[in-house]
Amino acid sequence: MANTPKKVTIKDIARIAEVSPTTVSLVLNNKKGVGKETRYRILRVASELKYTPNLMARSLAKSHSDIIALTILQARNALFMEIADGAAEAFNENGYSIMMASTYDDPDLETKELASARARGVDGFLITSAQVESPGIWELVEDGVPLVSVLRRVPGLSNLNYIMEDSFKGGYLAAEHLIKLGHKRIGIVKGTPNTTTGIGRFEGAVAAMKDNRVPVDDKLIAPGEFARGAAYLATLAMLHLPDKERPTAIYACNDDMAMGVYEATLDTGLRVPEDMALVGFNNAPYTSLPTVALTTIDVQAHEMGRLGAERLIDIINKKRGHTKPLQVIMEPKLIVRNSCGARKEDEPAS
Amino acid sequence: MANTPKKVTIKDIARIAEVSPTTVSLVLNNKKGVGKETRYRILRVASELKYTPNLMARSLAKSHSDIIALTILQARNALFMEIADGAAEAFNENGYSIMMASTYDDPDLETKELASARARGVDGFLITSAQVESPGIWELVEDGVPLVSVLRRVPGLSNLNYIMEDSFKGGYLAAEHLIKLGHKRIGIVKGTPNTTTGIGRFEGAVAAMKDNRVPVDDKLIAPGEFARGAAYLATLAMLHLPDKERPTAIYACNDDMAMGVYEATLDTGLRVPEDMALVGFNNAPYTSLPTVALTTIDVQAHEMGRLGAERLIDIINKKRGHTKPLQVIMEPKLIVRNSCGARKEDEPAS
DNA sequence: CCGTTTTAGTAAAACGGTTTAGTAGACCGC
DNA sequence: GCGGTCTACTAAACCGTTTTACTAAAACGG
Repeated sequence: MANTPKKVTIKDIARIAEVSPTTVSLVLNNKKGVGKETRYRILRVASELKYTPNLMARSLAKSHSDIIALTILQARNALFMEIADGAAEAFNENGYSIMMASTYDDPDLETKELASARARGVDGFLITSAQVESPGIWELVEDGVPLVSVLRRVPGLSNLNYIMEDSFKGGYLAAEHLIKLGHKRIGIVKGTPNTTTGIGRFEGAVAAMKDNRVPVDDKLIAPGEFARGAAYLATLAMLHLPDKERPTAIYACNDDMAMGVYEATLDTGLRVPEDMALVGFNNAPYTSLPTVALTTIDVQAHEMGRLGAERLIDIINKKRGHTKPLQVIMEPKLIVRNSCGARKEDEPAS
Repeated sequence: MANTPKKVTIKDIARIAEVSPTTVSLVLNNKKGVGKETRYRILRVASELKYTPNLMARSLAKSHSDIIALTILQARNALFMEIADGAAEAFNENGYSIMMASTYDDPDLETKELASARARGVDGFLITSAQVESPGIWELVEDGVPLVSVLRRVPGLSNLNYIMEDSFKGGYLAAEHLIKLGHKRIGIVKGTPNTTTGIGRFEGAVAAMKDNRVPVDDKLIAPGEFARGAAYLATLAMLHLPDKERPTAIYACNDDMAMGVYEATLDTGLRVPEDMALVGFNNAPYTSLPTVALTTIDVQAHEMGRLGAERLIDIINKKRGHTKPLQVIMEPKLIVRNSCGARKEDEPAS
């Protein structure tokens, strides 16, 4: 542990205050059954010795740790950090420490991190990076471990607590927006296929296109893996198609990829929005910058994290996990800025 | 803890395999002194029972936890997350779990979080959000707790391990760049004054101005608290000065504030870079976007985090903390983009 | 074949707390 | 003056591991 100077324990206090360790524990936990006299004496000794309890030992004895596990995709990803920020607020306010684990959207790594956090004795899990195939989450849920999934869902796990975006509707809105602006050839850069967001954001757009009889062309659908670099390359390929097949608009399943599309477009000598309309997804902070002004979808990531954390704490405290699971679907909102050439509507103050 | 199903312990294994708990522990930790026969039997029973060790109990017994505390300013802040990301890489590779704590640049909160993490039994601290007045850090260092400060320094703590940016030089380069472009009236939006980065980035710029006999005007120096909103307001105030006093260039002590300056400039009807040159600090990911193209300073945040974490692990493992402390100063680099109207030099590939 | 070392194994203490099950004495009603 | 309830306090068990100290038997050397 992090304490080179010999750590003062409850026994030291007991010895000096001439009482039993039990009594000291009683006092330190504000329980009754100790006289005023002794109580003060113990408190005084404790403060003189600068006693701080060993939370690890306490956790072992009490069988709960006041630590939660927070899994994210990666710390560098703005969306997940926005969520984590909201969650951290709530956890801090309620005295929880946060154990952070990155999964990098790798199912095996997710399983591993989940197991490790559990062995560490965390009280519950807030999972923002859930995979579609997720044995680790299945096991936790089966064992009744307090768990809330934020942003994503795990298909098939009907009793999962989650707070997520409406990916499908978001995707639908995005594509519909482009269609209404008159675009017939719409390219789509997809996210990772092993996540509900990756799937939903894509399928929603396809649905909008089908509903409006806009052709869905395989050549205009590219994998982007939620990564800017991949989106850049995918876009370059699309833009090198023959004139007639080239897209006049592109929908990227997240903002990072939209930036990749943006770059590729410019590098090809085209302008946004004049030659190419562009829609992203997430409303990442930087997209609201006046010079970027990316049309996008707001899913209230910060608020989602917060709600998820509050709920998790709730479940841990009252163990009312046996009542029906909470399943909130946040309303996605299209934020229209400049990247599509549409009129600028309500730009929220930053 | 997170285990509603009765947890299988080392004693269960011992009972079923008909050996003592000691022997089981020996086997599970790959220590010698156990026959092949029994070793296999124990291993088989353990795997049949799906045994996973209780890491909390192990930590208590072994007096170390394989957990490190990582303090950040706030999860929402791109710079700190960039650092955290690098650190997480190294920690993961070495089997450490991360306990994350946000300080919000509040000294009291920092003290509290540090104490809490310590009570939790973390093996060491990676601190990215160090305050200038930092009793909590002083105490840790005095007690010989493994600790590395990244990005910032704690003045007065000469034996502190740190990996930081050269804030002063960075600020100097930023201001010098503006001066070379011919600017005489340079505004500065400062960061928080209780951090070494906030101080250094400012003082470096002032030094450059003095060295070049450019007037340092109090009216053109505004507090920004490292926050975009504050920078926005501060800039508005500057831009409403009489024509002769108004700045022709502004240096913001981080990129977020630069964005605030950007907005305020545009909202005042001025253009960047034609009417206003702008320099930021951090090389945040979004600043490299073609449409933002903000001239800034790169401090290799990701790499700093990584180095800091590696060093921390090193110290924990070999306890060679008594040798001279590691004190690395990363070379800051000016990344010239478009926001100052200077020629575009080496734009690194994203 | 005897003393010494090695091997395989164990019982008990430790880590630093909490919790359970008491005990001894004061107080109370009747 | 006797049973019953409170109050103040404690000894011992417990949480799930690791570690120390020890033993019995086997192997070894000469």
